Amino acid sequence: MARRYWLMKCEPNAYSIEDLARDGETCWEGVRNFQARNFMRDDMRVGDAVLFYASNADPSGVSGLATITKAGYPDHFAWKEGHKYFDGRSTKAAPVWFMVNLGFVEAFAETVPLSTLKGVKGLEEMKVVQKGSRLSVQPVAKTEYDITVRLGRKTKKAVS
DNA sequence: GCCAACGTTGGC
DNA sequence: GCCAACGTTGGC
Repeated sequence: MARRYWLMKCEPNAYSIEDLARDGETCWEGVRNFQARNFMRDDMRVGDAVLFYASNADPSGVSGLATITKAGYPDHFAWKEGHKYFDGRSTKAAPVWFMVNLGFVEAFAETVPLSTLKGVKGLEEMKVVQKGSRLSVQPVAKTEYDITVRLGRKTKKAVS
C-alpha cells in the first residue's frame, strides 16, 4: 500500500505543533467521531504523512508536518472512569475508540492559513476548505499535500 | 461570543 | 427508520 496522506486537527491550546516538536511523539487520544475513528483504526499506517492543522487558532491553518509512528490501537483513555474521554461503551474486549501515534516532522515558520488554502489552485476539492467541514481526521490527496507543504516552506524561506 | 453546520441521540 | 432536539465544532 502506497503512503497515504492525512490532515489532523487540533486546537493549539490543547496541543500544538510546538508541543509535538518538544515531545517528538504523542498519542492522538480523544477522537470521538466515528468517521475519524475509522480512518485511524482502518487506514492509517506507519509512515503515512500528516498535515498538522491548528483549529480555533489565530489564524487557523496548517502549522506543520507529522508522520504516523503507530497505527490504530485502542484509546485506553475511554476506559478511565472519570476521565474527560471516558466512554462506558468502550471495553477492553470490544474497544470502540482508537488512536494513533504521531511523530514530529517539521514546524512551518508560519501557519498556512485556511484563508490562503481556500484561494489556492488545486486545493478546491480539499476537505478542509469545504464549508462546514468539521471532521478532525481527513484524508488528503498527494497533490493537495504537496501543494500545502510547498506553501508552508515558502513562508519559512521568506522569514530567513 | 456568535452562530451555522454537522453528528449523535432518543422518542415514536 | 424517521426526524426533532441537542451538543459540539470551528470559522469568523
